Amino acid sequence: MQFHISKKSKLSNARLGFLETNHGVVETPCLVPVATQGVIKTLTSEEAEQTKSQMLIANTFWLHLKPGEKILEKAGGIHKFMNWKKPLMTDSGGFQVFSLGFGQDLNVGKIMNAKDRMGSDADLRAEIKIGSQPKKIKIRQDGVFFRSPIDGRELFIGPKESIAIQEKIGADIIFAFDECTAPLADYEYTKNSLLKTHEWAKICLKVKKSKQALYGIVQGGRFKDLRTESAKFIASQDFDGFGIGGEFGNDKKIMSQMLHWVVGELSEKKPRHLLGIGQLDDLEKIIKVGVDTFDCTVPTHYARRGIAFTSEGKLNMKQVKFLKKREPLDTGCVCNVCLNYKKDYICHLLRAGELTALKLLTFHNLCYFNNFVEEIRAKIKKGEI
RNA sequence: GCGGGCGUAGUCCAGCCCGGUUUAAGACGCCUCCCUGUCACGGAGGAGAUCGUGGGUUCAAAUCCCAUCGCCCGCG
Repeated sequence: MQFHISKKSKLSNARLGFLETNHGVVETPCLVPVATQGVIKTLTSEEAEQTKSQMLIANTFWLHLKPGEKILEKAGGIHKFMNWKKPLMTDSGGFQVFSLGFGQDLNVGKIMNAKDRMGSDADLRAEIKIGSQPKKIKIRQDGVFFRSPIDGRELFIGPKESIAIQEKIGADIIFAFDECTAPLADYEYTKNSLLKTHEWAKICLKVKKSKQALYGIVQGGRFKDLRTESAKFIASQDFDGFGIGGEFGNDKKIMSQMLHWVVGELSEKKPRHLLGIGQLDDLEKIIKVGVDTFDCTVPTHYARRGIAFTSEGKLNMKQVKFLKKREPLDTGCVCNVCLNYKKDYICHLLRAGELTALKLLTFHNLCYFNNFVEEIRAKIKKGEI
């Protein structure tokens, strides 16, 4: 993999670039839609490509459970397996340490609003301290004992296991195994976790044999010194690029601030991937901070909840009023869905429980997000951002 | 015409026999919000009926009684 920066903004840290892989070139900044189980839910790979998606990210943990990396290896790798010819990433399973651990126990996401942080619920107020363990998984020095969400059996994934699985899956870019810490983790817990994530990062580098690009992941929670320490450490290692993970504070301003702490320590020449962030109103901010790629379930996940992203904002297409709207989801959008289908029909399909509604919304939302990012790239090119 | 059954939120319906513990329960639908590296048929909240109508019994009636209207089923 090679990364070239074609333009740096004079107004911000935004940059335009090209990420070259064996499966083609990604124009950055770029949204990376989430294909957890080797599919953009509801879409075929050809359809995903038609949404102008340039690169997808699949998930090591879930593919390991189903169908198992051996199946992908026998199929000749994930590209052939899912008939996706463009670049692919795999997430390492580090996020599942959070989402199946403290995230599930405390019912919080990695972005928590101020109300939740000081919530009335005693469970929410209780911070995660050194020695705390999630209910269903055990985090140890060398890795994590999970319980399979599918059949409950125990499985162990550490840095060595994650890399071995990711090598068999065969994506172009893979990630180091990390612990994504929860927003409720206190300073000591986060610091301790960070040391572990750094140890794991070194092991990932050491055990990787393939020619896949490997990104190290910066953690450190909401704490400035930990974030910069982590960024310095990950930058000092021989990674091909950087992932930025973990929580990002409880409001949007803080997120930009935190990304500044991190990006300031990272090499300019290597690509930066922001993990799991990408609400529409986050995109310009994170790109201005200097993020090159970012993955997010929002366009696809919200589609499956009946939400269409449009220039008029988020539309809940389940609402009855849309049964009377004989117009496209977004009048300015030229995606296949907007050219061929109207709100009344999509609304009807949703209300009738028809799966095609979810496909149409997924397709449109991805087009909308990809166009949105394309416009940001154009603005950087014109020197407006 | 006679006999029987039913009539409770937009819809389906619980409660009625043994009147008060019901500020009438639930499901679906509707509305709002939430779901940022897991989760189509998900989470949290909200609005909405004074119980067909009229009268009676009672301290108290969706619940008992009478009448009446409407629908349904039998028999003529």
